[in-house]
Amino acid sequence: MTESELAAFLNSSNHYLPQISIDCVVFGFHDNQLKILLLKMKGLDVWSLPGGYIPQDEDVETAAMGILEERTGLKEIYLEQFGIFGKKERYTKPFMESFFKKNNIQVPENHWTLQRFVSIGYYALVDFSKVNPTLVNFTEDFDWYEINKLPNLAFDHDEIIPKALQTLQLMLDHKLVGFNLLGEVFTMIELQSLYETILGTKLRRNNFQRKMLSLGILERVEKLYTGAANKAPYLYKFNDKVKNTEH
Amino acid sequence: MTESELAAFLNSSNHYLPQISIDCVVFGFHDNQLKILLLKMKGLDVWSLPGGYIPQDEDVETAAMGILEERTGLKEIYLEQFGIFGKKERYTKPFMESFFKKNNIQVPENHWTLQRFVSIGYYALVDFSKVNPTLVNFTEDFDWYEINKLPNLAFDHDEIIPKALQTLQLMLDHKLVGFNLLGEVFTMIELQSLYETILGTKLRRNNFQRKMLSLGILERVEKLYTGAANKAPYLYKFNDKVKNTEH
DNA sequence: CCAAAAGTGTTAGATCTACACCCATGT
DNA sequence: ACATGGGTGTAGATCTAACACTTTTGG
Repeated sequence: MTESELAAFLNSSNHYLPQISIDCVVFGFHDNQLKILLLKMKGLDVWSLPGGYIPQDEDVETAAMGILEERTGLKEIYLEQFGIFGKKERYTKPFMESFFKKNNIQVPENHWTLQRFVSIGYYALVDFSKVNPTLVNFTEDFDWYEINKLPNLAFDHDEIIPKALQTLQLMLDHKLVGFNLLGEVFTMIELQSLYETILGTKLRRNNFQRKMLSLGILERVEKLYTGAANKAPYLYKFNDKVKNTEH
Repeated sequence: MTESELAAFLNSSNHYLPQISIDCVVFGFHDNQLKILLLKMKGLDVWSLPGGYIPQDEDVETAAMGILEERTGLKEIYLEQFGIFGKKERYTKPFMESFFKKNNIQVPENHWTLQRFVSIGYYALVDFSKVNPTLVNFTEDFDWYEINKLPNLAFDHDEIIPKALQTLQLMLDHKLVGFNLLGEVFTMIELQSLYETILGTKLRRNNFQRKMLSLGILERVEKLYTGAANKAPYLYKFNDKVKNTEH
């Protein structure tokens, strides 16, 4: 972000809906672990969820998509609104002030970013392997964190994440949400451990496989030869029924 | 609302969060029908959901509670946030203008109520028999409407209501949400037809009863003698297990 | 041939479904 | 006595959980 872009942003109060922000919990699945994408702001020692503001001329959902696309490089991400965080004392002020100070940015006392903000929570499910996070704006670093090994978090983000996970767990029964987190093809074990990490429970290999196959949504592709001294697992992909379903 | 209260409200732009509103879908159950509380504004021929704005010094949820309490006279209502309605062209402007005109209220061209609004959707479950709706502000009339016999609705309220119902249907499996809609005691048939109307399906009397009783949450009270020439049904109430659960 | 992991069979138990039956109530 | 609607029993189907077994792979 250049000097002039920064200045434009700081003066852009009337470009965005005031006192509303968006926070996105981006779930990815890697190494049989459910992970969340977090960002670190320049000069601060806390991590935060990818978030942003809503342009006056954009739908809320479009804005959320935009934030994610900018951060992950992905289009057509699965998004779901799961909660709103609107406590009256919910200010990002201390955080923003210390950020401005560390980076020697001068802003007026009553700057628009220092007000009370109501945040709309979205969670996103992404194919980990396709994500190509970009460092935009004041972001200094990003990383994927395991859901139960989170670092020091900004604001109330430690409340937002559990609520997102809880909603995802609920949805897993109803919607066929899983495949947004996997690549084109995957083994049954991968699918199983995805379910296990989301739900936080162990499942039985044989019964899980039967259940999934009985849904009639999986299609066997070729086998996967890993070089291991054991039977090669089949690769599966979701079939057309699923792709055409609204999920 | 007196003249001075009206003036105060119209000038209260900095008292509320700008461009955010709340809409509440209030479900009640009466005559074996699932109903929604709707309001009619003075001079207009459309019905709308109870809604309002969020004071700067109130939590969002508190504001929603306040709106409901003012409208229904009930405290401690079950509330759940179910969606965000944030299309960029979501203005209440035409509605408000025609309302102001009909009531001979002068407001400036750029009045704060005429902007784009993002609405936060809450649904509420109330005990129909305890509701005592009050006509506040510019409300001329209120009525309970069956979910599938709705009148002409304002704005996008015809999108909001189905989303609320859909969420309620989902929740019915997971949370023990039903009893917020019933009185202290009720018959099994009442509970059953509540489930039937929410889910939109017919259930079997005997199996439903068994299932509910097996949950261990119901307590038999006395019988209900209606004077009908048949066996008197038991009345039930939810037991302490349920009351202490967060639902 | 063996170890390791994938895939399939099978059986007891639980749950769900549909039908039948019994019970209480006022006329 | 009987019509009406509430409450319970039960057999078959279906789903689930837990176990054992077979198959494939590379060393």
